[in-house]
Amino acid sequence: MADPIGTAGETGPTAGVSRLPAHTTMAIRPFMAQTPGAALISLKPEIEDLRHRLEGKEDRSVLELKALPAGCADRRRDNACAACGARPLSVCASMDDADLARLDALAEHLTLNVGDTLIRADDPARHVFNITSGSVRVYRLLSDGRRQITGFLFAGDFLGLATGETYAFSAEAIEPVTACRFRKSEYRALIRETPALETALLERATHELAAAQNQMLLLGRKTALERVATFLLEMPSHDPARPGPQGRVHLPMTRAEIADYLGLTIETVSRVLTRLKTQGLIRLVSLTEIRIERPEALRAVADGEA
Amino acid sequence: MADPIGTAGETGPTAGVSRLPAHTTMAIRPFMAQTPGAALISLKPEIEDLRHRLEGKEDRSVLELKALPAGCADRRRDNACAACGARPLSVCASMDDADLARLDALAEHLTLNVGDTLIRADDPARHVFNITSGSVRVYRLLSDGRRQITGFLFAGDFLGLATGETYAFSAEAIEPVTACRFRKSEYRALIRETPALETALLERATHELAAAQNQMLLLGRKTALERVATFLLEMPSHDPARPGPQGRVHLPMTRAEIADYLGLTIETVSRVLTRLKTQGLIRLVSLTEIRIERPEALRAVADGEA
DNA sequence: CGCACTGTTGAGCCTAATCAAGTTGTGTGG
DNA sequence: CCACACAACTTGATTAGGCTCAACAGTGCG
Repeated sequence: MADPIGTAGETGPTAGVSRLPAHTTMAIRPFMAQTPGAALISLKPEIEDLRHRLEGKEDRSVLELKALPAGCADRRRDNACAACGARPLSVCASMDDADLARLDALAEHLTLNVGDTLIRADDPARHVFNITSGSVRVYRLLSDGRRQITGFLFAGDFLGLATGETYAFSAEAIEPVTACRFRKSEYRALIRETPALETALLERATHELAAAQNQMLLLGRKTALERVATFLLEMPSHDPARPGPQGRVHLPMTRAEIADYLGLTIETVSRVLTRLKTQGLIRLVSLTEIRIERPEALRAVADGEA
Repeated sequence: MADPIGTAGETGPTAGVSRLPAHTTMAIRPFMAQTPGAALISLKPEIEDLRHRLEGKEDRSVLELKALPAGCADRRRDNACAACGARPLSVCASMDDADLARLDALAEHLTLNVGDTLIRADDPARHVFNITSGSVRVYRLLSDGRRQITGFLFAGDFLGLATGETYAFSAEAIEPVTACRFRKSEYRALIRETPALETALLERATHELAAAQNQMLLLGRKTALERVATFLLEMPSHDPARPGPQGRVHLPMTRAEIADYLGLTIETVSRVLTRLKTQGLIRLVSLTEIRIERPEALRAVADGEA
């Protein structure tokens, strides 16, 4: 296991810290596209360097206009390259340039490889993190090694907001990750000075709570078949950087990680995937790529209507 | 099932709406006592009318001083009568009298009987609720009737904060409940005008997220024995109105509700309780009252160290 | 090409669910 | 105060879904 980088002022050997241009610090992704209008608006793939899009004021306002669903004037959202998936940029309606500049001044930028640790449970909680690209697993362990992955985080997600002396969970990169982090003390000052950020975080937190309730329903009451079906249907909307073609699900995590997320074993996950394939609901394009052939049927299975 | 009262401006036949004296609107309870210093400070039992304690400024500052753990200058907390458990009062360091008066002016006060519905899933989400006394179950259903209770709420807890057109969960009283509610639109205005409230809610939400992660670990990876043990240990800290004598757990909910909270069946819950009793870890004082005889041993079981 | 790792498939087992009685507790009315 | 009805709870017997253990098959890398 790699050294953690969130425990002290220094970085572990596997993580790099660097400064990026202004206005690339925060990647605030929208909530899952529950309401139709709130879907993520991706930049056109042919635009290579996304940063250029935001340097002129006029471009940003265009993005905002496009990304703004009716009645969501105060909502934050981001934009990521659908092709490369890397380094999404924040487009934050209520945060002005001064806000963004302040954020950037306080942020450290991190680069992590697969398996690197962002946060280790029980370490002193000194930082707040924001993922800017890649995917992260968040989990808790029992003393005998049983693991429950409580969530996968993607570009735009926050980590370590909870108050408390130590982290109650661990977080590791499952893909190459870029992130930025703030010292807790500076984060608190930031919150005080940037009400728009606090509003955004509260809205985010309440949505995550709703998602957590969904996951509790899954873990407490759904069968293995229903769990996997639910997972496949909800996975794409969790990863705004890779919306991908309709019905195509990219799984950056291993079977073991899926199992630990769904409260199952790898064998059961594998069997259920095979069963869904045999029934013609999905197709296993590759190990990390699944195609949903009959979304309605899969939805019926996921909701226990089979 | 009773009529829901959160769906329209009117109240159902089983719920009463009344106005209470100023400054009794919000009951903001502290987070679970994870850090030693953050424990709830109860008023001395001999004080009958708690409201008197808060009418003089000097009394309030005394309460604040007593309730304030080191390094938590901005934290909200409440105080409830340990004897009667009813109507806790808010003591909110960063909210002044004007804030509280504004809250009161906007709140409707509700009274609910056992089984009454506060919130019904899929109804339009028009209100935000705050429990001022009693206990509430929050749950989700699958179409075939399987139920997962995602949490029990007590005095001081908030409900319905998530944005969204409709509620994603149901909430019902499991004891006589008093609550107050705000229209969503007025709640949003309130948030804008009362930054202290937003800060309190964000802190609350992040703590609830941490608790939700704990529950996911329980539902996904713990055995029936571990689940029940964990539940018994965490129950008292969830109900600040009734800290009760040390090692005494009051269970206002039925076995069916415990089962639906722990992802088990009533039979399994019953069997496990019997087993814990046989092993001498707990004693069943009555159906709703359990005494923990060997807390350390129970903790070991809960953490999977048995 | 070989090795290590991840994933798939099979056989048997075990925990908790299901089905089925009983028992205790509670509230109501006589 | 007791008799009764009903709900909540407990206990027992049986079943089944998913886990464990085990073997094998892809996949990727040096």
